[in-house]
Amino acid sequence: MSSLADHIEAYIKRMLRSSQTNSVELSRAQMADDFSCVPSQINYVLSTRFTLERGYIVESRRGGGGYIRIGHVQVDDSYAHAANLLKSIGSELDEKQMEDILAYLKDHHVITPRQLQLIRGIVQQEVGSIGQGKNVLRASLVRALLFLIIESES
Amino acid sequence: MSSLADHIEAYIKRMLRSSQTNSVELSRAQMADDFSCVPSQINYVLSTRFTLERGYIVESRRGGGGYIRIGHVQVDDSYAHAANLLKSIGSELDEKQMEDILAYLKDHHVITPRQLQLIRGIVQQEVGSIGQGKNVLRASLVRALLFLIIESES
DNA sequence: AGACTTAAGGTCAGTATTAGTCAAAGAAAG
DNA sequence: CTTTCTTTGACTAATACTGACCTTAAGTCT
Repeated sequence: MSSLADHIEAYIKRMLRSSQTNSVELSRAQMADDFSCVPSQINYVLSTRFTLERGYIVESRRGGGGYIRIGHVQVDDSYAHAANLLKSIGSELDEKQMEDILAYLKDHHVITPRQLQLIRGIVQQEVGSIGQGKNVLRASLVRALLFLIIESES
Repeated sequence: MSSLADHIEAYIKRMLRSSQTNSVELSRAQMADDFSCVPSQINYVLSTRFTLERGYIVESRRGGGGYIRIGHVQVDDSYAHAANLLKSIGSELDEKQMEDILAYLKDHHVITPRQLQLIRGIVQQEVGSIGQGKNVLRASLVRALLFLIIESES
């Protein structure tokens, strides 16, 4: 119970808390050196603990002056359960399931009626223009669009 | 964000912003001297960051009195133009094309840096979890997310 | 006008500097 | 003992930087 990965996770979260901007930039090689581990260990920590779903945005660049930047967004409580709902969307989503989710979010004032309409229109447009895998695309789109709305407003 | 190329990029963009005409003229050798680097470094920055896809026009002349002129395309109605840009996204979109579009929209203040980060993160997440048809999904997602942003703010 | 000189900028391939991926081995938990 | 989580390292990929060599334009001198 407190693996190296946990320590690295805690360290990054400490850095995030003490930053004004809710984001930190670090060097993978430097980090690996500090914790005496291989660089890919850092990727492991990032991919298991700093996911979008948990409110983290990880960006990186290779090459000279490369970096890994981690941003954090606090989702307030009213949106927390909405974010949870998103998690429950699987790899496929049919029309009825989508309507249920949108209706629920509208009723709970997470999205506005206009946003509901917009999402419906956009999804219809995109899904209509492909032959196969409509339900897979719909799942991705709904998750993406709702996530953008939720994250934008918190 | 600390490579030399980044600094040169930022410097040029500052110059562009403070110019009335949306274009600046500079001397390659002088620039290289100011930044203590080889002249071809300037070409590197220009060819990686000031491309036509991102809305920049670079002209130059060799020989005595040679120069490099960089212009930034300005459109009267940037939202209409953005909508147009979206329409131009075909059924597939690779990473580079996406980055060009996002950089263009950010530079023209259609999306905020934070929205850029979010879009990048969301697309990465969604595209990463499928095997085939990444470019097709990316096209749909980018179109959908940008459309939502543009429609929400107009 | 033509040849030579000087003053730019362009190209490209090679080197350096990061970070990412993936699968296999090892450790911990159930 | 099986499953899941962690750790490792060999290979890969992206980005930045440099320098040698090339091209073009303008001036200068017969």
